[in-house]
Amino acid sequence: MSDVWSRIFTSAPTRALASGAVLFRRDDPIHSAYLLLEGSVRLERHLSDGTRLIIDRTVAPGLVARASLFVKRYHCDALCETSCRVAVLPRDTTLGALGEADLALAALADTAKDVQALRARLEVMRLKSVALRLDAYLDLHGVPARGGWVAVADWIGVTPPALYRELSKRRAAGEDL
Amino acid sequence: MSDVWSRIFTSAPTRALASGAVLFRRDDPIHSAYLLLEGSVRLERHLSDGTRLIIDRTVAPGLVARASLFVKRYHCDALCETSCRVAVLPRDTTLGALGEADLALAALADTAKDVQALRARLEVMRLKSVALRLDAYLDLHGVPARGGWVAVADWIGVTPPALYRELSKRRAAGEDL
DNA sequence: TAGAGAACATGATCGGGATCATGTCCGACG
DNA sequence: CGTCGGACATGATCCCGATCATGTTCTCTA
Repeated sequence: MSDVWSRIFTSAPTRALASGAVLFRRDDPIHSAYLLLEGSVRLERHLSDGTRLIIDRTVAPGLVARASLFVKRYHCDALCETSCRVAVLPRDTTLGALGEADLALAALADTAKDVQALRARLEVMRLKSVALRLDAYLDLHGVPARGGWVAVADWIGVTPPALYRELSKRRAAGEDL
Repeated sequence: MSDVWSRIFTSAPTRALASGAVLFRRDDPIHSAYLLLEGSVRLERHLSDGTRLIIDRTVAPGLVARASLFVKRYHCDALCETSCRVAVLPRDTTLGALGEADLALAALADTAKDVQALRARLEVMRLKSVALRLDAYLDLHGVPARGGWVAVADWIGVTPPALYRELSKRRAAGEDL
């Protein structure tokens, strides 16, 4: 895949991190950009009452906290959910590479697609019933491959049992799913 | 605000549209880019069963269907929810303007921030209770201005009554909201 | 080929939020 | 100044989906 970030991070040094390791903390000044090569990273904030609010999850391959390229300090903590491998590059080097207009445009195209997908998913999550959400999912993505229903349940924001009930209802009605 | 799109669309011709007007339809080839100056536009798809799935809403000022800059055909319909004013520019002209690396970078920064905000909201919507979602909202945005609670209810994906109940519970517990 | 683990599937119970109804308060506007 | 609409607020009811429990099937691996 001709991914922008992997092109930019070619020959960047990599670092291995254990599950639970901290990549950066809120309010740290931002010096580096991290391309996640393996594993998954959770971005979270600590709420006043001690609980934590998950802001985002990055799964490989992907740039961790993409928006951090454009601000001075992190606005959340980053923790490895699994053991991870990241490629590390100075922030300014990364931004410099985006001085190439075609790279910047490619990054913009990727990011615009992300926005589109996220907005669509948000609208799906606003639907009130499992049935409507499933309709929406099927319209956007079609019937998943074998073993994919639990991922669908997660995507539409319901529990697997709720989804299975809806599926069996539809199968009883003759649909093939 | 030194917004990228308004800079690019300076001196672009504008068009007025009535509420309900169609800006484009799914599968139309994409020739133009539309900067929404006033009003709001709904992006939707028709599902097989006749119902419509809302994919996105653009409110002024904003580029309508930003991702459409990078694909050949629209993947949804665009309808004016209110009377609207849009600035219209050929797609290639718009992309050409983004050949300026600093404009492309600014657009990327905006879009990356959008992604960040959308992901955060998605995570909030995945929380199971009004209480947790309200906590998350308050951490991210703080207490809203007068007249702002119904917008909060919408943002966190619950009905106003549900939010008011949670609010009164907290006020009874001594919090000032 | 036997066992483990994950997806698939379905039942029972319970609670929280949607929904509908109703009412107050305040600010905008003629 | 009056009234009109929208935010604020709260009560009652109902239903859907979370949750917990239990069991089956499939596939991967030892």
